[in-house]
Amino acid sequence: MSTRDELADAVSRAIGEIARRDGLTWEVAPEAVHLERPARRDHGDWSTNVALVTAKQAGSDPRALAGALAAVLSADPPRHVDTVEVAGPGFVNFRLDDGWLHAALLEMLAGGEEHYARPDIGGGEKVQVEFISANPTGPIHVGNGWWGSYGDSLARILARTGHRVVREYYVNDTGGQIRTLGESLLARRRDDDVPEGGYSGEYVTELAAEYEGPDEVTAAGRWAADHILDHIRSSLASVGIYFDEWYSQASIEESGAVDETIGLLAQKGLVFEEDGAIWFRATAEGDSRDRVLRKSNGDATYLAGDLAYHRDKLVVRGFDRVIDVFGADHHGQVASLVAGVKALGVDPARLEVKLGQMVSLVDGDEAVKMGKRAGNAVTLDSLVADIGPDATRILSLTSSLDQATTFDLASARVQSADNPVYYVQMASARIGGVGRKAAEKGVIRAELAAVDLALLHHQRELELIRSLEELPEVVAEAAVDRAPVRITTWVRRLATCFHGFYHDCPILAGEVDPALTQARLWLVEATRIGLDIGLGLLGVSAPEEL
RNA sequence: GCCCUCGUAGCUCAGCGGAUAGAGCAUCGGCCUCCGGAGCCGUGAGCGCAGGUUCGAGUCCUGCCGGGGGCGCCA
Repeated sequence: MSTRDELADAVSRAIGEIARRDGLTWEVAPEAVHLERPARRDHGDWSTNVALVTAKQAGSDPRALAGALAAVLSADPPRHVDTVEVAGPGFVNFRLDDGWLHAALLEMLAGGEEHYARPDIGGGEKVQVEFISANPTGPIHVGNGWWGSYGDSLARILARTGHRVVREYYVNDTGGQIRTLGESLLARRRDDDVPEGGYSGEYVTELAAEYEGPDEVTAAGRWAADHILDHIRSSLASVGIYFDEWYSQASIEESGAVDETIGLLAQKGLVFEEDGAIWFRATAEGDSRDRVLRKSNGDATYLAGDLAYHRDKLVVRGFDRVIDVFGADHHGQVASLVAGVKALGVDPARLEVKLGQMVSLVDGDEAVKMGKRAGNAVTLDSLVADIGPDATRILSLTSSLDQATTFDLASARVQSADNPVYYVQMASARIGGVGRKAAEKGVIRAELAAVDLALLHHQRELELIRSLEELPEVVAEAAVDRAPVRITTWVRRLATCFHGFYHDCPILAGEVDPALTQARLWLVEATRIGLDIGLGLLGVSAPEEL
């Protein structure tokens, strides 16, 4: 049991004891005891606000309750606890001896990459993360990669925290845009200009030169979409983004699932006909207006396909939870999608839509205009070519999905050495360097059981362990809040602690006591484990040398 | 007009309802006979405005102001 859990346990028991003694109705389960690491060290190593939060319930004053708690806990202090104090309006602060950090270090080394920081918060929940799903009508751009990094990292985080994860790309391989793509391709093959509203990018011309199929718009469009999709797949692979499923919209439509879905809605009396089209009475489920499902020309709308698709995910394939990652430019479709899901009898809480705020690009002082049809969007490929895959990933994961970001290409190019990825990877490389140096000097890391970790009491060493000790909670929070950025923040903090340690605490220098060298080598190993876990969740490599 | 979303330092961004809001860049200044100086240490400056909820609000609620996005029988 971790020190944190032991404290929560002790607090819960002390509360029970006080309640019995003083005749209070005061009861708090161990898991309800909120323990936090105070921002200021002089507030102790751990702190709980339980007296503040439950004062009303107990019918008493927070400071009095905190005082009683501190007295009981001081009389029989939990393991590693030196002092228990009341502070401020009613916090109970714990000051611990360094032993709790040595115990934590031992725990992470025992767990290793495989088991440390793998909290089971999903309980085997079957969750699908759908992300990117960019139309296969052109190369994917920086925004797709940005939100794609989020989706991919989120999937990694959920997989580590007890969820059964499927990552999916919904391929919009049908409808007008595919015809438009086909028209554009055929026009280029004839050396004509693309039609009004067509795709004029260079890649269309290149594909046209390869196309040997029939002069038929849909066939040409599908052929081009297939090739573009291959390209997208390899672009994403270059930044470590992978999918389990590439789900075809055309297959949904051809399977009859769209008609089936419309039929289900009709059974509930939520479908009507008007102006020759078939409509979904979305207003009945809270949408701001009704929506067309089947156009008067007989084609299904995007929404109809999307509803059939979500029914497939939530009902047919039976995911407990579906997380859709959309760009903010698609947020307009959320209300009708949610309305439709509700109308299909699915608990809307099982569908989470994460909206990625827009990424705008500047190049020095110049704004970069993005427009896919015009073919001048900045592609993910070009960004990766500029700054590399690791920098691309970590930069897209240093701000939260909710934060509209401005990304300066010039700055990323010129100041690439100041990029957080180098700072973090420098730590990784230094760890590799320690290993190489140790091998060179013939220093071998001893069995952990034979090493005295209590020799680690330098402030830098303790700070580093503190940082490592946070990882399980950071991973859990990142999962619960769907926030990979938490991992990025933590990894950078860890790197800072490591660089400080490395600077002030020689590991292999001649004057260092061999026993201390051993303890430090294990601390370095723990850092390597932490970095590997953290960077792994971000999809960033942890190189042993730069 | 309606809906969504965001406003934190000069710039780019962190910040689990907690106590004195943090990084990086940019500024200025220190530190290499020593495991990688792509590093370490120091330096100034900030929560758009107004209410509310709370023991406690950058964080939750309402309104306003400002930016972005969306309001198709496009996808």
